[in-house]
Amino acid sequence: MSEVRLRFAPSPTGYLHVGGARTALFNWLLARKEGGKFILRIEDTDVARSTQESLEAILEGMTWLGLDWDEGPFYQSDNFPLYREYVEKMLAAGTAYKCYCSPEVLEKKRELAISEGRKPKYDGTCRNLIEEVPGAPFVVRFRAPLEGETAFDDLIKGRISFQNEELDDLIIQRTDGTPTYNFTVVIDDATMGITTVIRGDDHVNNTPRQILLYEALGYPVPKFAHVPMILGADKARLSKRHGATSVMAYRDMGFLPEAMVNYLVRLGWSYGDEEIFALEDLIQKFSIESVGRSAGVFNPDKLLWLNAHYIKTGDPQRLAELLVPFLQERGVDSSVGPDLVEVVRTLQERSRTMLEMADGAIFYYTSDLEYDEKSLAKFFTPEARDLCTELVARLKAMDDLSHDSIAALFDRLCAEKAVKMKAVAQPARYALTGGSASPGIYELIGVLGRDETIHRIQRALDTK
RNA sequence: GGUCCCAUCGUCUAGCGGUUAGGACACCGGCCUUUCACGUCGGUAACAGGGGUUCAAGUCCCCUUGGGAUCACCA
Repeated sequence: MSEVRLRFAPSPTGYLHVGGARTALFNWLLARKEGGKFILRIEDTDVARSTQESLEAILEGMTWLGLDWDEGPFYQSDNFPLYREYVEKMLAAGTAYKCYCSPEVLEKKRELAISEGRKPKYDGTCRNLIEEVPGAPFVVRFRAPLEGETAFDDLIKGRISFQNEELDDLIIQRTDGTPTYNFTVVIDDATMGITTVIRGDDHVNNTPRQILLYEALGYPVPKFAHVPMILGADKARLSKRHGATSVMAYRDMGFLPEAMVNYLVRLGWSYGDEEIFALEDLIQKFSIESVGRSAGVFNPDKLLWLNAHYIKTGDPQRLAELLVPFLQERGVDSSVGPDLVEVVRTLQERSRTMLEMADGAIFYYTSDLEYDEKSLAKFFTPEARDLCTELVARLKAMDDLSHDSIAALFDRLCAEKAVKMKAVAQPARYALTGGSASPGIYELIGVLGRDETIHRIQRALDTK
């Protein structure tokens, strides 16, 4: 069995956040690169905190990013009989034992140990009980080795080792009979044949316990790769107070999935001096070994820059489709008025997000713009009025609205009136858009069409 | 506090014993220009500190300092 098998195993207790998305991405990339399998497993053993909404949000996030899975989603909640079976096996083999210590007693001992400056680890009270206590509530603990060393070669961080005496006999089954995390991951990763575990580095401390479990169970130990955390600008772990952490929130703010993927992969990974990577590129170029070992700060500015890049170079047709919902939110109906694809073309290089693009597109679909007195006075000087009147007259006599002929019209007008381009372009822009910043004047006229252009300029001229 | 991890411009990073320490975002200028942008050219800016090893250290080793993670019948 040489096929690599990777997995992403979120617990459905919240949306898909950028950190989770990145580890999912790394897993997906390695699976695709190696021609292996990418498996999705839902860690919902904490029934109380798991929700259907979270599950759907996670799947939606992954789908949006383009991270498709080959197997699953599998649910740990479906595996309770399996876990139970393994607990029984370990009990029978003596690699696990029943512990009757109550949580209260344990807590007291823990406090005492801390106050005396000792390690708060399980003292092994029940480790060598000869007889069972019938009817008494119990948890099942793993009988971990007392001495020796457990080490592994992390694909990202290198060799990491722990003294076994630092580890204690972790609980694998609770009083209520449900299994615990460190146990279920091992059972699942082992039975699913996971060959490489890529996860957040908040799990490194769990790794030696899990390795011991693999060994006790007689399963091969997978490779591990612990990816560093994502931090906020203040170097603290990224959280809501740093702004949006949900990947879907970024979609709603007008980000493109390819920008998100590109940003996420470059946070902690690099390929020479390259910055722009399509998903297809990444499959070829990605390698887990070149992921950095230190935590990285999430930089919204760079994400924005990448998003602008993908908007600029994106297919106008696709962008137009993505733009529609943003327009609708603003009460704009793009089915009447200028062709949305043409509108998009004029906005691509001046929008960093789809949201900005939507804002920039509103005027195209507002035939009767508001012209306020102040701006009118500023742009529509007597000279400007003359020029605009002349512009309207010439436009009326024109059929060809190509960029070149509009440019020629303006050139002639400026030459004959001996004025600068600015003298006519600015008032016309104001009349056409209701503002002073917009796409080029020729593009504007081309997209709006002759009649609408004349309508708007005339209307501005008539307003007073 | 114990254990574990981390450390190059403000940020993401390249560097894998010999470099004017490179690129990108952001920032600051110039150019382009009908506005806003795009683009383009240029600039400011970093090896946390201290010891070693070596002819030579950002690169290897140790210590210090500073960050972070984790120490549950949560995952």
